[in-house]
Amino acid sequence: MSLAATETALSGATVHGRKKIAHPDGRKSHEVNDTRFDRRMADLLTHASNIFCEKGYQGASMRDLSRATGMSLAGLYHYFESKEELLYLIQKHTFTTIIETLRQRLAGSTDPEERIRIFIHSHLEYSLANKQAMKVLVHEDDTLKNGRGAEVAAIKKEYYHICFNLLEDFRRSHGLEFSGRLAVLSLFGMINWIHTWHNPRVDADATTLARQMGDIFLRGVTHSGKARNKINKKKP
Amino acid sequence: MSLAATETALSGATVHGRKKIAHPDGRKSHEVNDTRFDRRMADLLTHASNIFCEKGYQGASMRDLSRATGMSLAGLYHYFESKEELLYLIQKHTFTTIIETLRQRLAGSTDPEERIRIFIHSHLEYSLANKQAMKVLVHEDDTLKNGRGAEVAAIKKEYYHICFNLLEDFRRSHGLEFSGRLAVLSLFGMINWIHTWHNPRVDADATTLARQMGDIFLRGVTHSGKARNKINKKKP
DNA sequence: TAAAGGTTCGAACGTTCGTTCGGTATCTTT
DNA sequence: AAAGATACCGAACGAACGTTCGAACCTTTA
Repeated sequence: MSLAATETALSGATVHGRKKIAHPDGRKSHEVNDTRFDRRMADLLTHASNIFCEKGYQGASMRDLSRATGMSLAGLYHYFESKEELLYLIQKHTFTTIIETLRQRLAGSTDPEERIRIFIHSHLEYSLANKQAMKVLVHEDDTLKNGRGAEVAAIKKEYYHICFNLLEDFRRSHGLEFSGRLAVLSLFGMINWIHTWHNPRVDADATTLARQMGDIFLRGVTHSGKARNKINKKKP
Repeated sequence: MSLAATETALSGATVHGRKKIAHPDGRKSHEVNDTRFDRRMADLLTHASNIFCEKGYQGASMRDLSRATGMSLAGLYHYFESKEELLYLIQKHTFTTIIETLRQRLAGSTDPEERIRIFIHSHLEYSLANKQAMKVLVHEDDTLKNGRGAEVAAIKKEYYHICFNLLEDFRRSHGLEFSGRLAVLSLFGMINWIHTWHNPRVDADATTLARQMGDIFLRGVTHSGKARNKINKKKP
């Protein structure tokens, strides 16, 4: 139900030529490999997220990660082939988890407005529960280059299109006129900006914020446009 | 009138112990010093903005700036005492210019809604005309530490409060109920996110975007809140 | 228990970094 | 033309960087 911090769930990717494979022997295996390697990997990725979040990708050093995890500098390279792959694994896992969870939740509703509210809530809940990973995703948006950069960009595009389609459904079902692209990007701005200001001691939780931002955004796109004196169409 | 790129206007700060001073001799002097030093300084800051924008502050090197400007590595330090001061000067100048221009434009109107639209338009126009400097301001938001960091943070806070007050005026004059803090930060998200997506070949210009975003945001805060069936109060 | 393979390490490699220093051109003022 | 200030540079410093290598340790398998 809740998108709590997935502290130990950062694992399972193809790393260093190593494949994600069901245990070849007869041992029990859950959906996700849970070998010593995988657990240590998840721990390293969590620490790396925190460090990248705090000092930025370029400002963080492998020595920082070595110090934080207690593992030697050389030992780290048993798990990643480079610092760049470290960032790639964090971004890919974060984005994939966000999309996967969103898809599950969207399956529970067919009402266009409610589905947009589900999107906002899901995004904010994940953002607040995984602040560091989320900041790394947003802040290092165009840090990765070439293959790995293209792969993460493709996932990002998929996320964009999910949101775009939600808005188009809403727009059609309410007979509205607004630019889908501008609406998506405005909404993304609102919900992705949160990591620059949210303070859990003074600001509301994800559910409250999602309702408030949903109100602002949905009312905004509903009544926006040239005409200033439109009536509300719903439940006349 | 227009906030065109201030390519040569990055100058005039206190640098390296050097003071901004009216010419001590009898020569003509404009508002801004225009010595050889100042002109070269402005050129260096412009190049530095572009480099910081492209590679990030940590990823950019003084050698990059040396290469881009044609000045030797050592020569650069005649203008800045450190790389950090370079970032400081860029951020301070950018923020100061934004606020100064905004203040001038706000003086031209007393209508609360129009003033918010002026704010949005002024911000977007500057953002699109000075993409690189703006990205450096947003992206390296918490890069500076200690004194210089606090100084830029204070300017940022001032900008926040200007917007906050605009929204409170609007809220009062229309008898609305919404959280000023959340509204400001949502609006900031919308307008600051633009540097991640705006493409001048496919997206509208600042004036159009300001109108569209203004519509979304203002309608949003006007009709948001628990009550869903409010009438429009303006011009009944 | 011994071999095998997965895991970790100290030490170093070559490179790049921000910054400094002593000195030389260039300009301005006398 | 001398003198002083300003502008600039080649060369180098020490520190930090990402990464590699061979050897050691530990766990699992035979």
